Amino acid sequence: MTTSNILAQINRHISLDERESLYFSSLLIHAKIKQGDYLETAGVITQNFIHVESGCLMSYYTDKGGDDHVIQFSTSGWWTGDLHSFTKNQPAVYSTRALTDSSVFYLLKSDMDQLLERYPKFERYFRILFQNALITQVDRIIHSFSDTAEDRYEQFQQKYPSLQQYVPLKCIASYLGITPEFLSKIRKRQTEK
Amino acid sequence: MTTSNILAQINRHISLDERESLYFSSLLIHAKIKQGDYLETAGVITQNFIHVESGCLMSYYTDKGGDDHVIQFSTSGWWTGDLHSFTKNQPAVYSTRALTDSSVFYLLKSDMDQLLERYPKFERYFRILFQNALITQVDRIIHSFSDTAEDRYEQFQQKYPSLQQYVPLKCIASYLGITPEFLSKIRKRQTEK
DNA sequence: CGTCTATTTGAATGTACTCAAAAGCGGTGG
DNA sequence: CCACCGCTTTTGAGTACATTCAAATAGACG
Repeated sequence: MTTSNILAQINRHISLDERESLYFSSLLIHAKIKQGDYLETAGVITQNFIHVESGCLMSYYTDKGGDDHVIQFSTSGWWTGDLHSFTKNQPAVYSTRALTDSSVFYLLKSDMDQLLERYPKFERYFRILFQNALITQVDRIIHSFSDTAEDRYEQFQQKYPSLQQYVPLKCIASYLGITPEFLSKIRKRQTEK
Repeated sequence: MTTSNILAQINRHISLDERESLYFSSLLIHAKIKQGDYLETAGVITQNFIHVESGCLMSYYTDKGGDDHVIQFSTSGWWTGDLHSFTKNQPAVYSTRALTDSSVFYLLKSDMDQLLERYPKFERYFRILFQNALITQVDRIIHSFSDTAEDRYEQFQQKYPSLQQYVPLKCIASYLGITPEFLSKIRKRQTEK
């Protein structure tokens, strides 16, 4: 366990001095997560913003009909968590669990608030982080409207080739917004080409 | 034309003193836009982040097949623009035009960069802005996957009741990710209830 | 008043879903 | 090492939600 990766990532956007790095590191709570374990649960208020050091997490939402919808896969270097719950102290609408054994850092909301008060420089880092995440999500909306399921699957394969090794097909289907049966048929068609 | 609305909005998240308010106001470029006019065009690099003072704008994306997909409607108090283009100096993938006569402020990228250098306090404002926008977009993805078109239309009506007065049906259909014909049929069903 | 565009309506079609069953795959215990 | 269990993936048939295309109607604007 080391905070050097996350610090390096932050330093790509803002430059931290020794004091700032140490303070930030002191706020991070490290945890090892076993495959299948929950990091946050729908219905419960989330106090944590989660940074993945290694492994792979999945955030998903369960609708009224009981069907799951994967919102995001998070691998090394990504932040995740139910931002709505975290930001507004509302019960989470989605759950996050580990697809593989993982190593993560938690940043408590109260600590993040203090961090931003004490070193406003971090506002910039999170501004850039959210700005980029927003761009990504808008892009996803665009593609979910204008592309067929088959196109989206091919883009997914290109974008996240490594994920396919350990993410079950049904989770990928859910991420793409289709049923596992239908994704299976898409794959069959692909191999026939 | 006055910057008081936008300043009031910013002051809900950070408190600006006289000097900061004046400097920020000095960067804003005001423009009156006629219905149908373009504020930015797909293919062109966007230099502006756009704040709507009054009226209504629409941002949309044209896919390879030539079909338009509305990404966002922006009314008074909203920021809009192709963030990807603005942030990374890439050609815009979407266009923005006025659905009604509108009044807007442009904030140039170079001015925004300077603003953030000079008064880092604004980082906080934009961090919160993007964080909230991100929450909204993720929410939209969730609903577009788990709800039927009819449900999404009803939610749209509840959320943006005023938009229906001046937004053409075909634009609403596009925003919901369905064809105008199908939305027309949904509305027929609604009135039959 | 005529033209142009937006909306409605209907019929045929397609993409993706549901339900059901079979096949594959990984782990566990005998 | 094999047999069995549970879970994932595949396959197929029937269905539903939404689309396409075409035509009729309604609205907006000069």
